[in-house]
Amino acid sequence: MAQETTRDRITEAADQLFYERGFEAASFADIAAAVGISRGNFYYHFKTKDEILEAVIARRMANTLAMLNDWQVQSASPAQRITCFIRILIANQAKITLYGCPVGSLVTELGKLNHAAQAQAAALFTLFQDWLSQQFQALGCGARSGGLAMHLLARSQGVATLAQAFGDTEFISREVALMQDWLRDQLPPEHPL
Amino acid sequence: MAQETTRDRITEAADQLFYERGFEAASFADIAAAVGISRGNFYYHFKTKDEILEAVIARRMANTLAMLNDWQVQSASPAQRITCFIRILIANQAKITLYGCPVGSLVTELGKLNHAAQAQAAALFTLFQDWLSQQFQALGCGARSGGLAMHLLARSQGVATLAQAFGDTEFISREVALMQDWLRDQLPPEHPL
DNA sequence: GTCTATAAAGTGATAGAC
DNA sequence: GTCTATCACTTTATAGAC
Repeated sequence: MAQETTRDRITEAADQLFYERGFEAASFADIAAAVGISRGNFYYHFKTKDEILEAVIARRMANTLAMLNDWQVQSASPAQRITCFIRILIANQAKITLYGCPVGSLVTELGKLNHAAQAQAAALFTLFQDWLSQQFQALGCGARSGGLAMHLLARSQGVATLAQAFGDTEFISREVALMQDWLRDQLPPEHPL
Repeated sequence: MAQETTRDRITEAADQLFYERGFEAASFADIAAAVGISRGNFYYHFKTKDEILEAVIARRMANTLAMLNDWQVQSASPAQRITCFIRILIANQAKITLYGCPVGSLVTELGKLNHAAQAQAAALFTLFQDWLSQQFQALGCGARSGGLAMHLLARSQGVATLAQAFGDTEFISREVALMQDWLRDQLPPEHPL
C-alpha cells in the first residue's frame, strides 16, 4: 500500500464533511481546516468543488465494492449475505441517527441542486441493487430478484430517514428485525437461513 | 376567506422553493424573484431566513392537518384512510420523482445543518404518525399501532428517496401495491377492506 | 507542494427615501 | 408597504511568492 497523499487526505475529509453537513454546506474552508492545509493549497490538488465531489463519489464506489466483495467471500450463503446488508443499519446506527444515509442524503441533495453528478451518486445505489439482486437470483427468486433488491434498498432508506428525524436507534432495531422476518419469508424451501 | 397578503405569498413561494432546491440553496433573491418583489421589501415581512422557515413549517402543518381531516371525514373505514395515505405517493409522483419527499428531505437537511428548527420539521412526521396510529388503533391493532404507523411512514420515505434517485415512477406503483398488500395482512378478520 | 493575498460574485441583512 | 442603495461577510477560485 502506497503512502497516503495529500489528495487522499482531502478526499477523505471531504467525504466525511459532505456526509455530516451536506455537499453545499461543507465549504473549502471547512475541508481545508479538517485536513490542516490552507485554502490556497487546495487548488493545487482540485481545480473545482465538483472535482472533489467526483473524487468523493469514486472513493465511495471503491469502498462499497470492497465491502460487497468482503460479504461475498466471508458469508456462506446468499441469505447470510443479504443479512449483512440489512445489518449495516445496526453497525452504523450512531452515524445514521445523526446524519441519515450517506448515499440517500447525497443523491437527494444533488437532485435538488440539478447537479450533473447526481447520476454518478445514484450509481452507488445501483451497486447495492445489482449485488442484492444477484443474491436473490442465487436464492432462486428469478425475475423477482431485481424488485426484491429495490424493495430492500427502499426499506433501509426509509429507516435511515426516520431514525435521523427522531434520533431513534430503537426504531432501527425494530425495523431490522422486521426486514429479517421479511427475508425469511422470501426464501424458497430449498434455501433456509 | 381574507385576501392573500404579501406575507402569505412569500411563505407560499418559499415553501415551494425550499422543496425544489433545498432550504440553504433557495436564496432570498430566488424567493423575491418568484414573488415579484424586491429583496429589500422582504425584510418588512420577515426579519430573518429562519423566520421564513418557521412560517413555511407552520404552513405545512396547517395544510397537513387539513388533509388528514379531509381523509378522516371522507373515508368510511380506518383501512380506507390508511389507503389514502399510501396513495399520496401516487398522487404526488411527478414531484416526488423530481424532489423526493418534502418532509423527509427538509428534516434531513436541517439535521445536517444542526438547525434548531429540525425538531419543528420532524413534528410534521409526528402528525402523520399519530393519525396513522389512530387508524390502526381503530382497526384493533392495540399496542402495535404506533409501530405499524412508523413502519408505514418509513416505507413511504424509502420509496420517495429511491424514486427520486432513479427518476422512476414505475417503482412507486409497484411499492404502493406492496404496501396495500401489507395493509391487508394487518387487518383483523372483523375489519376487512 | 505549500503559503499569503486577493479577486469576483453571491449571501443574509440594514438604512432610508418615497 | 415597497423601493434602491449599501454593508459586512462568506463563497469559490486565482496569482504569485517561497
